Amino acid sequence: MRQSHLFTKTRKEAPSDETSKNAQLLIRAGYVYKEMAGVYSYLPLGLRVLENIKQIIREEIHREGGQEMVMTALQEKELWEQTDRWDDSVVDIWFKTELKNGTELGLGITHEEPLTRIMTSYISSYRDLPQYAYQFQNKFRNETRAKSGIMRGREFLMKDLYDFSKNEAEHNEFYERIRGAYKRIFERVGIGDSTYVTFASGGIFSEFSEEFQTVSDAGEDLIYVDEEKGVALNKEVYTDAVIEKLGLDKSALVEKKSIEVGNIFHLGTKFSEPLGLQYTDEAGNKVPVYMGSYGLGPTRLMGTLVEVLADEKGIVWPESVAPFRVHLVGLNLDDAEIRDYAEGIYSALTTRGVTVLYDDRDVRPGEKFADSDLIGIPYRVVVSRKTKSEGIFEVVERATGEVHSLSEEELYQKYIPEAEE
RNA sequence: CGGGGUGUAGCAUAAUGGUAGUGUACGCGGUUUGGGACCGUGUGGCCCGGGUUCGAUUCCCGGCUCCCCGACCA
Repeated sequence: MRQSHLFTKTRKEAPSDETSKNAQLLIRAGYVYKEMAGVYSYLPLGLRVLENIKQIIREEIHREGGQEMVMTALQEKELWEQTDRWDDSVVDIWFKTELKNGTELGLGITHEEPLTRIMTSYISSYRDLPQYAYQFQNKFRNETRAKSGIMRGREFLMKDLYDFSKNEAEHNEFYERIRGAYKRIFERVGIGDSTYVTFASGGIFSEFSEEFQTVSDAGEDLIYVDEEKGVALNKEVYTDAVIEKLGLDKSALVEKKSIEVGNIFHLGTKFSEPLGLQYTDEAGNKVPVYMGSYGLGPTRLMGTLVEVLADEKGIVWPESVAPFRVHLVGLNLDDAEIRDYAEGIYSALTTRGVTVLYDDRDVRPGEKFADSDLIGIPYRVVVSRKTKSEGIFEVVERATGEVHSLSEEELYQKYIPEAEE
């Protein structure tokens, strides 16, 4: 894409109403636009990152058999009353609205109820199980206090996956697979090393749930990490009894602030029983379906990547989620010969399948470099009178600052993305 | 929800009981061109409602907004 066509612009200064690093940088670089407290729009650059994150999640969930769908944001009161999750005294984060005729509706906070009801239409025999369904959808939660930029909003994107299993053992097997899928996801987006599977308080059907917590000072959670074993405990379950039960040594646990980037839950029959989701087993008995739920917020994950990986110059995206692979910075473009040359490189890279943001704007070099650092694309390729005359390409890696001088052939070979299997 | 702040141009800020200045961004002219250049010039602004006052952007009250601390957080 030509930068001259991009409708967003960078800003030198951070907005005064944002204190979190993720919001300041994402707004300055033109990835997001703040609509109101805790509500952000995703602009062209931001959407590209978000879609890359979603695609990674999709690939890993599909690998475990998940089927993608999309449910509605509008929710029916009667459905949620069946599980006693409608009343404000029970769930106080609903955004509620109504039809013209006065019928109350809510904007979805999560989707166990509607999906369970949907499944009652399709699951009736043990032959229909197990099933795994998920979606990416905006959730609405009327938080009393939005904070931390895009990491704790009132409207945010969530990937929510649910499993419908015959029994606890079958559910547990899927649960384990999803734990693995989540590890792969956090690995692929570049925060595998700083993300820990963390024991947290469970629900009705299990003593613990597990959270994926990424160590960061921007986090709202406190966890206790055993780095040797690669596991952690949330503060909410940090007691001597739990530590002993999990076979951990209190002296090895280090307190850290962290961001909850995902969680996985055992639901048991908490939803299937009240909503009547049951199946007939081999012996002809009616049995409630055994469930689990698995959440992961792509928008929060995007904010986390900025928090964890950015430096003093701006954002640093991992290659896997960056909006473009190469930032082609053209200098001396007022010289028609240089411009033709730069255009040639742009089209050569593009036709080879490399995603390129081509800075063809008529602004000074310093501004281009500063913007390039801020936007955070992994590889910057500079094309100028100088590089043309020398016949080389100057490639700067955003993450490390390393500079490489490559020939044209090396450039094409190095930056063609490896085919995904 | 409790407490504390905040609100001035697209953005960031200053001053002020007598209608507001700067930087940046934006328009125009010119000099520049490998790390946010410079000169000239122009456009553009006091959150909403009420009160006090001859006069309110400024003081007072209320509302709203946004931020922070805490509480809350499948």
